[in-house]
Amino acid sequence: MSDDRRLDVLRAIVEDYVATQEPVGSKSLLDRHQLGVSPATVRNDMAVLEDEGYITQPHTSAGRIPTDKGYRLFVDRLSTVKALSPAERRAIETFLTGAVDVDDVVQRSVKVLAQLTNQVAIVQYPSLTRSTVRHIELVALEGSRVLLVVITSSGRVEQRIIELVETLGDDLVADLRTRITRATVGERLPEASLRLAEMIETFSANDRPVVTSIVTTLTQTFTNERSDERIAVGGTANLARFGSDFDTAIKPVLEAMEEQVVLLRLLGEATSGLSVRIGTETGHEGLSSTAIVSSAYGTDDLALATLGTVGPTRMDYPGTMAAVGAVARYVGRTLADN
Amino acid sequence: MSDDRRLDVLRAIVEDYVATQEPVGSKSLLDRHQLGVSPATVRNDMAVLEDEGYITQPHTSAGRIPTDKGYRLFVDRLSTVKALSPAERRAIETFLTGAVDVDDVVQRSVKVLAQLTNQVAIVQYPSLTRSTVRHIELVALEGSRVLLVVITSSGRVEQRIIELVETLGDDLVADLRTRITRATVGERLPEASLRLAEMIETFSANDRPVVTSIVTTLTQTFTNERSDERIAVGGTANLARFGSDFDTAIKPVLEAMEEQVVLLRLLGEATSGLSVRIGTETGHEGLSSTAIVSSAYGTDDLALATLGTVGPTRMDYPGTMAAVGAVARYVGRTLADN
DNA sequence: GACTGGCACTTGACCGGTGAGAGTGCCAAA
DNA sequence: TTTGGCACTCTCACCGGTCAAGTGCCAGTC
Repeated sequence: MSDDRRLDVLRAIVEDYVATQEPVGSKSLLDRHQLGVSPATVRNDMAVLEDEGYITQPHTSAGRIPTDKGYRLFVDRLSTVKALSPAERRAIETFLTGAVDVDDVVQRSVKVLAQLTNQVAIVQYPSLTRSTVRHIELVALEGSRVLLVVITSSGRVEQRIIELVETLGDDLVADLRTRITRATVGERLPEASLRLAEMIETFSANDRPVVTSIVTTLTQTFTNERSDERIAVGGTANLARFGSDFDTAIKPVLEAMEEQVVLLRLLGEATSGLSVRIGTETGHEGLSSTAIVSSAYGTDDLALATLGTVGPTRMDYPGTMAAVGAVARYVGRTLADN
Repeated sequence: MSDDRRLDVLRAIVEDYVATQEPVGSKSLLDRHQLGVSPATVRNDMAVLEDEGYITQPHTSAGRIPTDKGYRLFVDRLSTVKALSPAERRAIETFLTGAVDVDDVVQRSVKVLAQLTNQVAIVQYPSLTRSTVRHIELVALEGSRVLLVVITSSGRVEQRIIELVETLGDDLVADLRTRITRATVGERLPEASLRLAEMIETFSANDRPVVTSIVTTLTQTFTNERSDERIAVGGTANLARFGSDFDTAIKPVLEAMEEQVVLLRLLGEATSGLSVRIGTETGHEGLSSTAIVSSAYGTDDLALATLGTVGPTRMDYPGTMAAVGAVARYVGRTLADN
């Protein structure tokens, strides 16, 4: 028995099922694919594939549909990489080049990704903790207030206003500014926090309370979990493709989309390269008929964050993977450019 | 014939229909409300109400359901204001007081509003154009770059980095800072733009190109439509309540939620006080079985922006209106405090 | 004049039976 | 190893009957 043909059958089943959303039988499969064998042969192959757990039948006498394991094999070995059309590439490019700041880049990415894939798109904002400090500014405002501004390598700007117990002298502000700049610029944010902590020692006991409170605020900003976990979601109208039963198919996904913590776990670690998680592989019950295609994006060799799509397991994997990969590349490039 | 009783019947129909989601007949209505009359009398009243267009029947022999006109009358004249429970008040308060900045306030408001109403919540970010300038900072960065920071009365901080053609002298930066501050602080953003334009004339022809490019960027920031139109949406999982038919009931709403322009129109003008738009009153086809409860929020007598909820026309109007109003008040207060 | 009880009528929901269609598994033959 | 044939299974759409809910109308009562 030819192993190759059986894999061809599995590929045909996945493709047909994705296209038609209906269980595919031996005969209708041959209508769409020339395998050069008879329906009976295909049936035998199907029986084997079912034994091995790649496909299953909803009820005794219906066609077959792929299992998670079947999709997994398809993604790993059977799908051919689908190149994006020039029109799609151009769409991504024109969409992203108009962006004015990081927020805008993220929001436009979500939109273009949702449109390209017809799925729900998720884009994580560039991680703060993975960025380096590009510039730090320290400005005395009216009274005893001080404005702190941090600009990171990914172009993100964070600012805080703090109220000090006493008014700062101009010379101390200038001194602080240069010392803080020297200690932090070019460092990753977590390291910058350490440098700052060390720096406190170098000030006179007199100034130390004020310096400490400024440093504390900066450190908070550097390790700000809240903004490190920001996420944009788009294309929720595409949830229609998940199925018709709201409670079992759509609601769990909507609920997951509302929980940042869950979303972050779903996007997964920002490893380089494309990641596909199918059904139970998502590790989230309620998303058992859902697949997630995600990819890290970043500048050069530094992964800044992750983006991806959430769709039904019966999705066009090659197309989705191509789109996610392409958008990730373009976003990384756009952020590096600014 | 007593007009009062007929209104009582309408109120009972609305309340029952909202509670049960099922057409209400004369008998089952009397099971839940003591009107002191017989079913036949109620039937007569119902016939009149139907003639007048306040209720309708899905098919010849089913109970009645309110029409948009019926809900409108209910909202205008029949509903009694429902006070929030102390627990609900406390929930709002504790939720909002933890907020660290404007972004956080908005995001927490969306969440609490969605939870209180079990509907989709929308919160518009405080409008830039309605705020006044609280502080402007101008900082020379490395090379010929300049950082502009604007802090508005609503606590929002906007920043821009611009690349000038030539490096600025320290004295010019200081001069610019004081003059810009004098011209703009305390002004509404649109007026501040005008003051800035006038100010350009007062500089020497030599400095004018640099000043112009800085002023241009500031003006752009002041009248930044993109950030003036920012909106946060939450509680989409509550779409379950809209009905079971995805394509007609849920998809149009999801699509509207994705289009900021549509959302802004739906929230409506930030007039003070509560606004309720029912069915076709939303002016958006696809939302014909949807009602929007919105309210402006702001500091003192200045409306900053709008927030509200989107839900099915068969919603608990008194409860929703109470929640929207309360959240709007708390958000306004929170923003004023910071 | 307003309200009530009774009655005939309408209609969608529910239920069980039936037939068509699609698909399968298995077997004997090529 | 592949193929054609055949019996079998299961779902789904359809149909008719029954049921419950609700209505409109009418004659009678307070």
